[in-house]
Amino acid sequence: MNTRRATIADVARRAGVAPSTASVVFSGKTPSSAATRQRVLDAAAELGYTGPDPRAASLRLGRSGIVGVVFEEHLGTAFLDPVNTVMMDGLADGVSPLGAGLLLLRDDDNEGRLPTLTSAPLDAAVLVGCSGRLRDSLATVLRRGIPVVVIEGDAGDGVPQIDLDNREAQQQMARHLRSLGHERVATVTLPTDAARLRGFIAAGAEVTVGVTRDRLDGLRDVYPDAVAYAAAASSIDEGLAAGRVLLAGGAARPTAVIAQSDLLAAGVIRAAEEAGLRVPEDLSVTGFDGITVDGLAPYRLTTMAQPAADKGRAAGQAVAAMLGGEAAASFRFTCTFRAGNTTGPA
Amino acid sequence: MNTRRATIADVARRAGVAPSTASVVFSGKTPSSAATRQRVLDAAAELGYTGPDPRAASLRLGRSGIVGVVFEEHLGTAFLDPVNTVMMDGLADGVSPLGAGLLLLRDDDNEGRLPTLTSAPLDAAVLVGCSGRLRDSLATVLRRGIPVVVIEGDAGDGVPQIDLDNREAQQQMARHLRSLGHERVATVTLPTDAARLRGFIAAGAEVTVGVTRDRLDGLRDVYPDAVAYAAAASSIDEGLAAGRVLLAGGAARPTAVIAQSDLLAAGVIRAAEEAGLRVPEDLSVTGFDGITVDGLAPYRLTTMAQPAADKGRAAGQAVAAMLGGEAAASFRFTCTFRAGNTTGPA
DNA sequence: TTGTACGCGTTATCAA
DNA sequence: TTGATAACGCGTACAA
Repeated sequence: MNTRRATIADVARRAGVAPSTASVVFSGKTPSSAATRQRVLDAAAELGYTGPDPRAASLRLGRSGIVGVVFEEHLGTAFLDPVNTVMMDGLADGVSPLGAGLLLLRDDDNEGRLPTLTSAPLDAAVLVGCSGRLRDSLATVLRRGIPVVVIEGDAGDGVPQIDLDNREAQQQMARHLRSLGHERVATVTLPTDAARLRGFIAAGAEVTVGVTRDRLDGLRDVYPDAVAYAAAASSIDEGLAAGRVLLAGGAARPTAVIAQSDLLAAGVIRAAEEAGLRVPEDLSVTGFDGITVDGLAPYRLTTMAQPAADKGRAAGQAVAAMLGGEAAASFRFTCTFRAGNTTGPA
Repeated sequence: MNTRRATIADVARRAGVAPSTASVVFSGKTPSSAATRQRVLDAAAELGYTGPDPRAASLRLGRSGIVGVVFEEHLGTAFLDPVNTVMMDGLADGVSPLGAGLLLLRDDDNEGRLPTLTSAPLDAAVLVGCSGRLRDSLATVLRRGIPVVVIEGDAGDGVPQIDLDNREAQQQMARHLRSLGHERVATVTLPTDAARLRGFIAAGAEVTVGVTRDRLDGLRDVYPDAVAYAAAASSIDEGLAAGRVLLAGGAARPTAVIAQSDLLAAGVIRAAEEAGLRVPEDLSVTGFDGITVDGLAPYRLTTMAQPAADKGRAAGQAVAAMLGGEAAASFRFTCTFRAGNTTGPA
């Protein structure tokens, strides 16, 4: 029982061929005679050799087959909203032609500053929701010279970005409500900055998260004076908390609430039910994303459906292109209005 | 503009030191004089060198800092239930002493059979929910001689497993209902096999998924004749569908429903509401997991809380131990009964 | 504290 | 179709 693992050289020696020949048998890059192949395979079996060591191969090839995905929140938070997991599925699809896997990176300010991001054998990186701390990650990756794509964030420079037409989409939704005759409209937004504080957004307040800002701007294009309340995360419970605040206004309460995500909208609907308001008769509620909100039936949200899986897939393809030496272009996806049963006349 | 990336040798040459010295400066494994360090760092900055290439380092060290996590479902499905994301967070914690990241692997039967699992530079692997197709993954990993830990699955052999006392826990919950006087009890189970078909589970039917089987057995220890209905996934909507079927029975309908997950329980509660039944006055409902079900308030599920994060952390620690050359033992966690407001007297 | 020499395991290139 | 050779970029004994 040898303690050392067999290498391709051992296999080659045992099979009586050159190491390069054995390598060719495993990679299949060059034709080899059936007899040779069999001899090599037999030798490998006898030695318990299961194929080239990926570490050595990746050094030689300059490719590890690993794409890093960096979120700026904890995994638990990031995956709370299905829109992110759907995007991840698309991303997994997008990179699969590369035979690549996805390495989950937490953007904590752990002890070592971004330890894995600097030390992981990445072929490329995808940053999700670039704002705040993620800018450090971006700098790190750019310095390493690794191809990087940013989803839903402003990366500046020549970094390909995969975006949505957030402002136009929210504008469209606001016009829908206007056409229904709504005058008093409030909105529940996604977090406005890294602090993720819950509360009303003052008129001139700065919103550093791009998605949140753009959707808010879209709403204000139509309703300049809409009241805005920021949630601390995208979840039903956060929507519920925000909804309670917004619907407590008595006579001045809004007749419609525009939520910046479907989960938030679901929470607002719960708040309405609590307050004895019927949706959509007494209150119209709109979402954003177009995901399936687990447990929301029989409501079907009126929402702006975003192509989340396509977004991920596009990011994957952009990564693949860059690794192929081509320049990848930024791409902006369009959301589509989807009527449900949660909006009605004022 | 040189096309080739700078290596540590280039940096050393420019700094006028030996490569090994430069290496030491970056790794910090051996003390070096401040002057030398500064010269090396300056040279690195001038050359745009950002530190050792992880690919080369991992070959040299025999470590890649990557732990593979293999699910048997699509990412979107796996992450639908928070219990899994919580577990992932724990796992991320558990492997962080290794400075390792988590590589997400889909266990699809894609064209290439498990391409990434065989070709990724993994230090270790964690299989989640070992049953059906995952057995192939297990064989693959074992053949590669990579340390592997199985969460919630039967791996046989000497593979460390991280489990729950599913049977005892469900038994305990069943006794809780019995002590409340319930006679007609039904259960909504997690998927029973790889096919994930929805429907009643016949008396002698085989249940191949261990978790599902064990919890069902625990229930039958107390209520041998309980009606069982299998859901196709762990979600509120699946629980709702199952609840509709189980509560349609008229006079023979159960007075209590034991769900095998909190999400399923939430769905059953919705079904009860639909049917005009009050929880817990007309129907008691119990869950399993002890997660926070987004949007379920004001209900607080009576449930068996499982230490999901600890499970992940333990798996991470087992992996770390095995990489340290120690043998890792299997571990079985215990669930704890948590009273909520969803159960009451029959 | 620094330098020399070597090997980690593989694969591309080129010649035979 | 096969074989010899030379990197890939780094870390670490060991000697100085």
